[in-house]
Amino acid sequence: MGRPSTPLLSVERIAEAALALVDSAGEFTVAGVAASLGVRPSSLYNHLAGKAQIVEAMRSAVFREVPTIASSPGADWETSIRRALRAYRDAFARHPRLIPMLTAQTVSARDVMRIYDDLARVLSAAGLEEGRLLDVITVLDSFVIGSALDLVAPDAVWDADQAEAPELVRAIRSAASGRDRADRAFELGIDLLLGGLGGLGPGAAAR
Amino acid sequence: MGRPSTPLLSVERIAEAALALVDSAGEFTVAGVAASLGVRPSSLYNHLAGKAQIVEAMRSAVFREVPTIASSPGADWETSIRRALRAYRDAFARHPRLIPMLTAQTVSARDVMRIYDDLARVLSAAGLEEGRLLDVITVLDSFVIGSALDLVAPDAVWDADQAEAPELVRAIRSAASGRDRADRAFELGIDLLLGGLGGLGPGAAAR
DNA sequence: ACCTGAACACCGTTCAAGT
DNA sequence: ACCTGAACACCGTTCAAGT
Repeated sequence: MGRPSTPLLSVERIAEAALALVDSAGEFTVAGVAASLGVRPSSLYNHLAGKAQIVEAMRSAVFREVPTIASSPGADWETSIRRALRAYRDAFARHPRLIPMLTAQTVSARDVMRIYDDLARVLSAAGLEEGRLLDVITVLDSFVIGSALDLVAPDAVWDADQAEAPELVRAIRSAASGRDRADRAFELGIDLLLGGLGGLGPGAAAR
Repeated sequence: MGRPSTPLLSVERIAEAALALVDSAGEFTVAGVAASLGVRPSSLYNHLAGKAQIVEAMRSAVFREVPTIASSPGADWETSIRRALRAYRDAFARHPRLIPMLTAQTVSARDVMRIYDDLARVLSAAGLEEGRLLDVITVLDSFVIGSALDLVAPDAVWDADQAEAPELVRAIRSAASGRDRADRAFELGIDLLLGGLGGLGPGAAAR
């Protein structure tokens, strides 16, 4: 049983297997990924250097297909940004259990840079001054990532009974729950941020 | 060497030791915590149920002393919220390496509920309608947590040379870096969010 | 009630051996 | 070049034994 005539593995195949485990079980082990690929753990090390790289491969897999909108036809900047942020968060949302693993490790993926660059293009074209571009992108990114993490927070967090927080409990009682709650909050956040941005530069150029 | 006349350990002491390890090394092991307390790993299990509970104990330790502002004297709601959000993020910022561990696990800490409740009080007093309270708190929370994670992202992420993202690279070149960058982005995000909130209800009551 | 020491199952990673 | 099998150091957790 030496090397097979045609390789059994590839980084993409490994990422896919790991992602399936994360989606179904909420975690993954090197041994688990190997088993689900019908291979021995040590085999994976012919394709990548370790567990951390498996996480990076999953990040790539998840963000590779996020559509880019900079070149989208004739939409105003606010619509474009809104679309981009939704697509970005949706990519996270498709694999909620993966999110904490992604935030635990530093981004080195080109696929994420692409998304940032996309935002930069639109904001810049809309007239936002260059000196503020990175700050605005950071704000939007922080909000999207925070919102993604909110997706994975179980309703338990918001489950009231926790006494000692009376005002909070009232708020929870009169609110949607689950995915609905998270979605509504996300849209509200975008509204607030983009509304504010309008007065900051892009508005001047694009309205 | 049976049980000591006065206990060597407590949940608080364990949390403190673990936090010191996280701050200095970026991670912790049960064995490491035990060693730094001059004790055997199995001893910790007399005080808590496992590694996850050590993380929760750290969360408590970090947020226990975040000041509450609902009762602060005469400030307008916007100043109060701003103060609260800064204090909340500062608590994270004091232990940057801990942040990913906190986001990987679900909140069950009363100490965090207290912070949410604090926000709820101020927003409610400012006239925000009850049905929107939770959404607004979620937005603010998501932004703070996302910004906290941004604190731990090394500058490498923003280190340009990564080609294929020309617009982004220009943005990075003309921006501050390090802690400064993160701080400025955080303040900008708060400006945008609170500005937007002004038109949403609280403004009506408090301006 | 609380610390110890031995034991357990499992983990990620390395590397010489095979084709 | 790529899979295997054995081996390694380390990990979190359990539990009977001690005081």
